[in-house]
Amino acid sequence: MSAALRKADASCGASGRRLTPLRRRVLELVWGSHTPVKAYDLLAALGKERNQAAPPTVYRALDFLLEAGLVHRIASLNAFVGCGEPGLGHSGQFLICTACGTAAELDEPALTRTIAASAERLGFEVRRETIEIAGLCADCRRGGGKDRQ
Amino acid sequence: MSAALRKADASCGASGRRLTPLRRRVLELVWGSHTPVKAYDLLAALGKERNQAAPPTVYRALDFLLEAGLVHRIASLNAFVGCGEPGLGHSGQFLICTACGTAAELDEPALTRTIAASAERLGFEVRRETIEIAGLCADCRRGGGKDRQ
DNA sequence: GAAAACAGGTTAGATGATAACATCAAACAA
DNA sequence: TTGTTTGATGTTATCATCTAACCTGTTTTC
Repeated sequence: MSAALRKADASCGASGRRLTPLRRRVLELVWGSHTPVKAYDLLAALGKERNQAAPPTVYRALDFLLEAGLVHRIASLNAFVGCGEPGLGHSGQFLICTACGTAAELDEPALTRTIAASAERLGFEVRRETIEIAGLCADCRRGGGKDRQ
Repeated sequence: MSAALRKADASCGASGRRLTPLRRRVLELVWGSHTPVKAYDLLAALGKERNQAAPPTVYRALDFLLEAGLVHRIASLNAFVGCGEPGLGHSGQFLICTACGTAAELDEPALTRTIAASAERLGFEVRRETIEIAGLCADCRRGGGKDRQ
């Protein structure tokens, strides 16, 4: 993760953005979770480390990280995940397991292409795609894990 | 719309569900809007007609309508739209114009198939797909409409 | 060093959603 | 009919998510 952080730092610096200690800490917390994190969980975590942390603290950091392409927001969960490949275009495609809660980032050009084709046929100009597929991951199918829904 | 309502009513009756006046009214309000509606807008609208309306009133009606497949929820907007073809499977695919706010429902089997293929390759079992493409609709591209986001 | 731009603290509140319990009416069985 | 069950809604309260607005301090830039 520290290598990823250095890369993130460098990429911010290159575009004139600053990965401040606070933002960096929030990024670590997001990356440190194996499932999507809620803003208020981050808030609680920050509240223990620092003794000042109000919602805007977290949301501003998250906004920054979203803009920088370092994290993604999962709309159907109101939660955030670290971006798998920060450098690349943010696909915003996820497979979300309702049993274990993991959100696997997908990057399927075929999917993007299919969408682009549909959109074009209707004269629609795509800006951002939100693709969130809920279901059961391979592990949980095998394990017969309890569904969280 | 009244024809659509009769159909909705019939389809509810067939499955033992009841499209009560309240639920019917909420459905009308949702269908009556040309853009996705927020729960609290519905609440405000109801509050004017009846003089009793608290959040659960609206959310329960919406839950019912969602279950009945008469409306869809758009996660990225926290809003609701009427389902284009209630009888059919709910695709949950939308093209959302950030300029005029309209959400056009899409039903692209190709898209569903592409997703199914990706998921299968990873051993993932798809349960529900949330596909929300934001961008500019054909009209707004031509009109150079102001972007809302 | 002054001005501008940026980061973050702080307070407050808007918006979105649910829990828990009470009431009433429809459906149905005895 | 009467009583019971179920379902729909009312009601109160609260939790969860997110944002506005204003202030302070710290970089940057000129």
